[in-house]
Amino acid sequence: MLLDMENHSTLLSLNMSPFNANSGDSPAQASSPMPQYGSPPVAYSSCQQSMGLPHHQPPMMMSQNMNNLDASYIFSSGASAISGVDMGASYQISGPATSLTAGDLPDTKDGIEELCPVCGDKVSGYHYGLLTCESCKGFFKRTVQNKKVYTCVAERSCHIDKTQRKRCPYCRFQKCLEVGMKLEAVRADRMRGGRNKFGPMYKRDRARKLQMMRQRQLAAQTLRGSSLGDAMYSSQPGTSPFANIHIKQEIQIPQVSSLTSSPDSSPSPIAVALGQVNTSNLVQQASSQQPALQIVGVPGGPSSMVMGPDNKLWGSANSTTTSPHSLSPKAFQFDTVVQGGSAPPSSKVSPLIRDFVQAIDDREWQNSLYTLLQNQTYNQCEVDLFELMCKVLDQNLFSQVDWARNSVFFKDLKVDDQMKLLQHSWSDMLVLDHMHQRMHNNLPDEMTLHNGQKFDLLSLGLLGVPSLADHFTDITAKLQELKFDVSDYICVKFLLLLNPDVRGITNKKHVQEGYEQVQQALLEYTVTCYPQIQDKFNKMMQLLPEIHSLATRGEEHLYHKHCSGSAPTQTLLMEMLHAKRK
DNA sequence: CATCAAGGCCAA
DNA sequence: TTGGCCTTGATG
Ligand SMILES: [Zn+2]
Ligand SMILES: [Zn+2]
Repeated sequence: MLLDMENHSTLLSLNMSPFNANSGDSPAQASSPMPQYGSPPVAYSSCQQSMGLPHHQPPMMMSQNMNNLDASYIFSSGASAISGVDMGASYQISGPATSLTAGDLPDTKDGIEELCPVCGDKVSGYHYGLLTCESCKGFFKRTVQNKKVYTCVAERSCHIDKTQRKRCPYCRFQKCLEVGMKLEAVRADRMRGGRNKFGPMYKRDRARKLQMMRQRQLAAQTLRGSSLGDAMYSSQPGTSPFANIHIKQEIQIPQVSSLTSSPDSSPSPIAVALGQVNTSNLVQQASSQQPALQIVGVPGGPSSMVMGPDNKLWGSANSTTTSPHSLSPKAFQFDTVVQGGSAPPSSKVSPLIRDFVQAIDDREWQNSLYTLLQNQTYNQCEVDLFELMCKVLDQNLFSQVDWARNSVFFKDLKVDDQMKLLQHSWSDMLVLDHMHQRMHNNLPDEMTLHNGQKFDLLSLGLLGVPSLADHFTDITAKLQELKFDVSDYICVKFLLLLNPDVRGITNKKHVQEGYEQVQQALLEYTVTCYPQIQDKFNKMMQLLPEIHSLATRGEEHLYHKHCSGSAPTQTLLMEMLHAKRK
């Protein structure tokens, strides 16, 4: 049963004419509010018609977009609201790639993958933003054009596949949006033919797909024979080599922050992140994620292998393009390697440092990065890389905060103090983290995303400012010379965090104590374990200001970029940027 | 002139 | 309502 939204006239506004030229015959359209090119999307925004619904439904998102009109489509059924939107200020909910038997790799076959991401039927071309089948194209068109509103009689999580797709239009449409079908591609004026703004994107996407295929074939031939170490990767005996490593990951935190779209009364993200706010639901929102959005992104699935020809995770990724520590595609990963490489026997290490090191979870760090990148590009033709970077940074920030508040010394502080310390050190720590990941875990310079786009991982450590690269590598080199190891790293991180000089700290004494204890431990550590490196401790300490200045410059750039226009708002990242400046 | 995505049509 | 097939028409 469907309801029609027609009644809510207020809500829908149609934009006209795609390409400049407007024959002027279009029905009842005023003028489009903003100058745009691209098609005249059927734009609706609708309010929550939460009338007779029993449950509290946190009203969600209005898609606010910068330059592109977009539409948000809200399901009635009193339930979930999903904003279609595109890569804008939005986020993508990664598609649950349920369906299909576990085993089949979409790629393989010389033929291309090409299964409709919605129902698994045969793809007939690009439709509304991505490759879909003919029926889903029609369904999406009808739904949007006629502003259909469906209701799910079940739990809004019906599985959609070729045979069952017509069973629940609500869930089908929901899935359409999840996988990235673009509302804006449906024309309000119903003009036929021609091309819209997605045209070029389709083209690039094709090109990338082809290239990826070629590369893949080459790689397959070349790399065959030498078994790769990725076995150790999937701790779970996954069905496929890559894959469902982190099925549990779900939607990433940064997205949550983006979702918190209540500018007014909502507490600052920082506060929320710190658990300061007691409003139960908000706290829950920050920590447990997606309260309203039931959609649980299950990244794993077939999707993860679609990723570039080289998704061995860190390590092989950029084999061709960049080659940092070249040789050894097997020098891969963490855990195993890391400790062994540099860290001396733990016997002589102070318990403090030992605990620090033990608490490090690099695998988690990389997994969440990996997962976020996957989710954000799942079935997407093309995403805004700067925006993606912001999301990653935002996520990093969240885990940074999370790490901090569970750390000794820091956790004993009052929230006010915690906020001050974090505001002062977050960027330093982000930069440091990236140095650490690169030095100790072979984090590559870049990575190929699902859709074939290259994502610049290095730039993350530069807070998105390419010009800082030299400084960054310079510092890294110096650290390398000092045989900067994981213990050093974690101590330095604490030193950055527990900065007693930050103004306005109420419990300065405690911070100071923590700082000094860590400093002391680090000093002993370096002297004991690296006697051969003269004055390692002091040399390291001298690098702290350098990291700080690097990070500060990065912050500046980000801040300006944010102020001057496009950079996602409503994120912890931006909150931090502003916090320090007022 | 060939493409090919967007809209239209209409039998099932 | 669906979904296969048809018509359009900007692009290159
Ligand atoms: Zn389909
Ligand atoms: Zn359903």
